[in-house]
Amino acid sequence: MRRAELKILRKLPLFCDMNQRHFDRLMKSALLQWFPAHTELIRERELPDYLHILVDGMVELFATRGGQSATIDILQPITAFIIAAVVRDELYLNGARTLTPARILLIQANTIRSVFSEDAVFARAVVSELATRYRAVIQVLKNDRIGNSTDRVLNWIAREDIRQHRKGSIQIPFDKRILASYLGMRPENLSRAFQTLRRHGIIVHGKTLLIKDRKSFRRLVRPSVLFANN
Amino acid sequence: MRRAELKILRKLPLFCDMNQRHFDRLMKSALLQWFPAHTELIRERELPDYLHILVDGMVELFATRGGQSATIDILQPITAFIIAAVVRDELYLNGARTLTPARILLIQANTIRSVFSEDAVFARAVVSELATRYRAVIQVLKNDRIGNSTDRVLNWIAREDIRQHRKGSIQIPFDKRILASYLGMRPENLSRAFQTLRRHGIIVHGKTLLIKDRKSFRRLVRPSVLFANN
DNA sequence: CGACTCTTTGAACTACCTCAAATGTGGTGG
DNA sequence: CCACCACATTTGAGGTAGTTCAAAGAGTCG
Repeated sequence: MRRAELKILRKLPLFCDMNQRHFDRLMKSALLQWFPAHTELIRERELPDYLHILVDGMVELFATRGGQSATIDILQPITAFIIAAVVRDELYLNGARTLTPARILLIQANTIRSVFSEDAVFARAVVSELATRYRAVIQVLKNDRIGNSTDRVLNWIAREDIRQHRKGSIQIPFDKRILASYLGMRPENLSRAFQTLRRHGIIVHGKTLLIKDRKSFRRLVRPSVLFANN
Repeated sequence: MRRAELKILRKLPLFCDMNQRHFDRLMKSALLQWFPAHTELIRERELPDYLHILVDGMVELFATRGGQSATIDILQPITAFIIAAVVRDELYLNGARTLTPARILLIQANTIRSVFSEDAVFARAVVSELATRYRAVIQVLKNDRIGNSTDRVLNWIAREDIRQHRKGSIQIPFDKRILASYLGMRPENLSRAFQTLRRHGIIVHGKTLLIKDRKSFRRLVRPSVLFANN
């Protein structure tokens, strides 16, 4: 790994506060690698060899059963994934594939586990990361079970609006069919949800969303849960 | 807290391997308390004062929004809950209420965080617990998004069958309406799902389920994901 | 331009929900 | 122990959100 890359990695929340010697140990066992788009990184039901940390690009977590597939989460940098499986040394519950070309840091699983035992600061960072992942899934599950598909789209817009600094225009960072899958619906339905929202002042042009009237937008979103979106 | 209770608690996976002095510190700040059924233990959007560990009874995690409510998980002993919020010192994403009278160990949140930093063994146990919780939610989400309501019931039966040691008869450990909510459906629909399953050799008598033909049951469940059910 | 894939639109279908009523069940006090 | 009540479950009928299938329109990239 290059010196410049190491310097950047060292600044990640997962590593920034930890002991230098432990960091070096992690990195000695690590690979930083580009993968092309649509690469299967992880297959369900296998045992973890490496902790994966997404550094560039986008990755989809998905679950399959009997030919059907469902999106669990869509990850953007910087995010460690499959932490739970690595920590417990258990089978992956979901697969992972790149949506775009992606640069991923791979750290040997048993090195993680061993450094984890010795470095409390690192341990805390790992837990924090895992907790974040947990809370993200809870949010998704909550959205799935409460409210209809249009609500889910509206919620996603509201969260994405914050993430993109409330510019009033939002870029959908991937294909609409991916967004649909993430929101647990069909592309057709996402399209129809956007139609519905247009009547409430949200205009869709390709991958750009425009919030025409922020006041009525806020009123629309109010009933939705919007705290703790990280 | 009584000496006998402490002895039992000491044996829990979360505490069994940790340093005695740290254990004592945790317990000095802890309360072991019975709560009546249907007590609200935790309210969404509040900050955690205590880590909760369910020792006896059952607890429901739920989310609400605009009057609607959805079950996130149903906990049985021994399970620590709201770990993610405690670790990150962030708002609860879901509420928790007792389903039955329940005995709960409350440990001060900041004591948890401080012992966590000093005791690597405890840290690992916390992560392990959190990872388990994470994986449980992933399973639920997966079930929600893949397959219909009858599939979800079937899957639940299969998992519960294992948990109850494949005796061939299964006790539903709570009201059917709770099960329905846990599986993200209406009680009416659960009832109809049981009807459907009866045609496949699963007989329902009150809270008792009988698997009449294990061979055909296995065939039925096969297409479902059933690995890693913990 | 032309061959893709993605997105939108329409129409028919289906699973699930809602509402309402009947039936079953457990607990309580007489 | 029984009668009764409250509440859980089941059954039925009708409505609705979302799916599926098919085809047309838009982007995108060689």
